[in-house]
This record gives sequence, C-alpha cells and structure tokens, in this order.
Amino acid sequence: MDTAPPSPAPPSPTTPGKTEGLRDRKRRETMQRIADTGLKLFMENGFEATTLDAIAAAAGIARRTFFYYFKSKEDVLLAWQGSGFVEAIGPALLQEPADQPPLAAARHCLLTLAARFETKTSIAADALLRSTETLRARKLAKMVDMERDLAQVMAERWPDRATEELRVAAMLAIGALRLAQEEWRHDHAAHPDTARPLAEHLKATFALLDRQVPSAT
Amino acid sequence: MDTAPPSPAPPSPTTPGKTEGLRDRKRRETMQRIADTGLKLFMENGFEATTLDAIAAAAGIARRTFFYYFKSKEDVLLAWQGSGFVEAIGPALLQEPADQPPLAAARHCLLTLAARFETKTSIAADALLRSTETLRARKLAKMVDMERDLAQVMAERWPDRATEELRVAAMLAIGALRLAQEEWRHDHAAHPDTARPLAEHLKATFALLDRQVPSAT
DNA sequence: GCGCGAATTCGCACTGAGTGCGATATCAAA
DNA sequence: TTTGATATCGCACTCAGTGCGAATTCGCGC
Repeated sequence: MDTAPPSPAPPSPTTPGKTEGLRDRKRRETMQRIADTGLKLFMENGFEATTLDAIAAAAGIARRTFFYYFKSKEDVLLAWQGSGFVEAIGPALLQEPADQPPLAAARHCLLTLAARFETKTSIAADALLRSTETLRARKLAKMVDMERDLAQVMAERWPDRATEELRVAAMLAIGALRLAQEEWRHDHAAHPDTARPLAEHLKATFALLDRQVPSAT
Repeated sequence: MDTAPPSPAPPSPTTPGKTEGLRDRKRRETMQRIADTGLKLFMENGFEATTLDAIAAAAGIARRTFFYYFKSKEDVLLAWQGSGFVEAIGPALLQEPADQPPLAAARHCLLTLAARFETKTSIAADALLRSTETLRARKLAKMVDMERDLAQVMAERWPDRATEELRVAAMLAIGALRLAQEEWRHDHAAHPDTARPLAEHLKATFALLDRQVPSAT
C-alpha cells in the first residue's frame, strides 16, 4: 500500500548488525501490512468503529498475533505519526555545522524535514489522530518524546552546553513545530488551494518566537 | 479526605447563576467522594490494579453511577492534575498589569501559583500520572489545553496583540512550567531535604529561555 | 400538600480491548 | 538433522465502557 511509515522496530529483540535474513524481512513485512491495513480501515470506518478482529482478518493474521507486533490498537496509528520524522531528526542535526547555536540548527533541520508532514498519508493519519482524546494525547506525548530525543542529540553535538539549556532549546523547537503544524492545518482546512507550505508557517512561528522572548520584566 | 481538587464541573448541565440547592451540593459531594476514594485506592494499589468496581464499592455507589460522574477511570486521576491550577491561572493573569509583555506577566503568574503543585496530594497524583503511558499522555494533553486557555485569556488582556504571538507566548510559559516541574521532581527525588522549591526551578528555566532565544543564524 | 418533570441512581446485558497460558509451526544455525 | 529461538495461533478470562430502560428522588409551580 503506502511506502514509508512504521519504523522497522521489531517487537522485542534488537537486531545488532548482520544482513537481515528472511525472517527479519518477513517480520518487517507483516508489521508493515498490519500498519497499512490498519490505517486503511481507520480511514474507511473511523478509528473507534474499526475493531481489532477486522484489522487482524484483513491483514491475514490471528487476533492474538496482532499483539505480537503492536501493543495496542492506538500504536498502529501512532506508528504513522510524522512518518520517519523521529528517525530523521537525529542524523540531520548531526550534519549541521556546530558553530551555530543549537536552536538555530534545530530550526534549520525542521525546515528541511517539514515536507515529511505534508504527504497525503501523513495528513490522513493526523486527522485520525485528532478523532479521540487519547489519540490526541498520545500524539502529544510522542512529540515530547521527540523533544527529549532532540535534546539528547543536541547534547552529543554541543557537549559544552548545559543539558538544561538544551532541553529548553528542544522544547522551543518542538513547541514551534507543534504550533506551526496547527496553523498549517487550519490554513489548509480554510484555503485548500492557496495554502502555504508547512515550512513557511514554521519560519513565521520561529520569527514570533524571537520577538517574544526576552521576557524582560 | 482531601480538600481541594476535582473541579465542581457537573456531568452535563451548566448551572448558570443561582444559589446552589441541595441537589447541586449532593452532586458535588458525590463527585468529590469518588475522586477521593479513587485517589486513595490508586495510591494504595496502583492505578491499573484498582478496578472500577472497587472504586464504586468504596465510594458507596453503583458501578453504573460512576460513569454518570466521570467518563473514564483516567478522568478520576486527571481531575487532581495541578489541583485548581487551571481555574486559577485565568483570574490571576487578568490581575497582572497590562503594561508588561504577556510572557513576563505569565511568568509572574506561574511563580505565584507554583505552590499549587507542591502539595502532598498533588505530588502523589503526579506520581500516579506517570505510571502509565496513556496517563502520561493525557497529562500532557491537559497541559496543552492549559496552554490554549492561557492564550485565550491573554487575548482578552492584550487585545492589540496578534493571537499567533500570544499562542507562542503561552507555549513558552507552559513549556517552561513543564520543564521546571520535571527538574523540580528530579531534584526532590535526589535530594529530598535540600530540594529547592518549584518557583526557583521556574525562574531558572525562564532565565535559560531568555538566553536561549534570539535564535540568530 | 400534590403532582409533574427533570435529575439521579441503578441493574443488566453486551461489545471490544488487552492478557496469560500453552500448544504448534517455522526458521536459522550448528 | 537436531535444536533452540522466533513466530503464529486459539482459548479463556478480566475489565473498561456503553445502551437501554426501570426505579427513585428532588425541585418547583399550583
């Protein structure tokens, strides 16, 4: 079906090196198939109305097997969240020149990776992600995870900076991303034709951020 | 049991004005009792191990009645999140002088209200809130709600400012609160005696924020 | 005081998510 | 080819949450 999304993350074991054997590929394929059919059914009937049995049946596996690959129904949808963004942000940041402040580097990274959120599937998944309170919540939690990961990577790249400082920088970056994404979504909903790309909204949000901050009393 | 937390928010109807009658008080009491016994049982046995039947029984109501007051088991715990903070932030901000920038005003408000997070119950509830993935997620979602409310109040107080700007300011304030709370929690876990109050951490985080921002390229 | 309508309480049956357990099958490597 | 790990599956069970409708209680106008 679609081509990019759920991370290869296996159920439990961590494949260290090696050329992946037949078994690994099969696992990958199965997980992908579940994610695909899951998203498909969610889009057709909505999240809540789609039962686990339906997904399992459509994916050609037993109900029990589903839980071998995903911990919950929500996780199937969550796997599509920002398709591959989480995996890309780290490497991208490490390629940034280190002579600029962390936040500026993060800003640049986000602008580059913004396109990942603008695919049809990403948008569809995001709409589903807003159909339920818990889904919305889990999405936000995932962004906070992303924030912590980002701070982690920053700590590698700028070892001399205090970790608290980097946590703040990461919070700003991901926070800006969240707000920009929201603006962008509204923009699209209102003017589907003349809507500006996410990167534009991101720039605008960062600009506001700069003007906002010296919170001088 | 405890004295402050779950908002009087009735199941569905919105009491407009009037002096509250016997009925309203009973409803309030029942909801309070459910929240109390719920938190109590959660603290004793953990969130997941506590069944709805147990809560209902301990609160002296039928299982079905529980759902008349709360939409889910999670909501019982969520009701304790930042006890009364959400209700207090709005009025507090409206009392701030309007001649300072919104973010500075928010900063000042948060410093005043920080003590609300430092009560025994608030800390206990917060620990529970981190025992499950969905709970953690819902807590974050609630903070984002708080962020939106804050921006809303700001829009009333500073009508001349653009709403996007205020959204950013609110994001910064709540984001800082979240990070500061985290630092504060770690601080307490490590040095239960010499730990600094939340307000201190909050100041520090805001200070970092100021130094962080001009994200000049 | 009386009774009407709304708010509240409750029981019952049902769906569906998620888990524990253990059996079977399949594959990779020795 | 044996062997151990990985993967698939079925079954039975717990528990959260919902729909439906009955019974009760309360506030209020008459």
